Amino acid sequence: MPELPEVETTRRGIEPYLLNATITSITVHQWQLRWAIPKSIKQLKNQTINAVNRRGKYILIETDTGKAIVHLGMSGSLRIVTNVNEPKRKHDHVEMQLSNGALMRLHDPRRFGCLLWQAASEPTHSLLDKLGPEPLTDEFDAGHLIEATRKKKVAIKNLIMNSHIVVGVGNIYASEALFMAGIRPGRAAGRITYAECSKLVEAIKIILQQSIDQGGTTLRDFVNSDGEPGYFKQSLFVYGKEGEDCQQCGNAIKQKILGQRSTFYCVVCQK
DNA sequence: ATCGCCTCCTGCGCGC
DNA sequence: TGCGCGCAGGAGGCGA
Repeated sequence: MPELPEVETTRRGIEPYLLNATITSITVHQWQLRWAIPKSIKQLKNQTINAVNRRGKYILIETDTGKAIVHLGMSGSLRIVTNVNEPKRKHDHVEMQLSNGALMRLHDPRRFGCLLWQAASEPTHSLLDKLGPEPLTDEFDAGHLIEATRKKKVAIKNLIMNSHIVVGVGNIYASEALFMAGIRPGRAAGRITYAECSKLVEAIKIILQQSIDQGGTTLRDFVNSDGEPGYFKQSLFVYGKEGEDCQQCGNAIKQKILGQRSTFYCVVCQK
């Protein structure tokens, strides 16, 4: 489910409860996520959390001895519970009790997410070391995108969703950014001009930032660490709007499948 | 190397 | 009301 804005919303929500807190216990109810949770996750016990970072769609819970790497997949969420009587729900797979009384629960019905442990002595985890730049930093610019697209036949939408090129752009924001930039999602990446790359980079930054500002997008089940939805859905121009009038030109929004994912665009506004 | 297809899993909304 | 079907915010891995 979550793309970068939803993950960042989650990170910001849990950070105040986790920072400088000690993990007094960790309970795993379901070990089998996308990959099995390693037994070494138990090393989190009695560790104090120094930082709660994000890299792409991964949340990194950092301690002196190592870090927990959390990915929420399609349906995951992290909830903070302060009422000790709040019952565990179905699909609450992992619970972390904190020294300040808060309890964090990893909830993930589809179990496409993961929880991994990387000891401080180990090299950067292979999931993290090949990731492209963060979209909201200066490292992600038109020069980076033009270089990544040259001679590529893959559709531009698939390319910007590839985390080795740039992290954090998922299926909603890929369609939205391409609409804002006026580029058809199915165009071969190699045929995108420098000026278009420049527009697309700007569009990605603007849309992701706006969505973060509104707490992310809730289509059906995304909730932040307080259990509240995000409000960016009302700002979407094309995602999930096939057959509706384009807000810019009035023509009907089209839907097609690209890379096995639903894609939405306006044939008039996007060339 | 690059690309496209498959897969993991549960839940929900739709049409019949 | 019940069932079967298709689809869903991801992305690694595999075979062509």
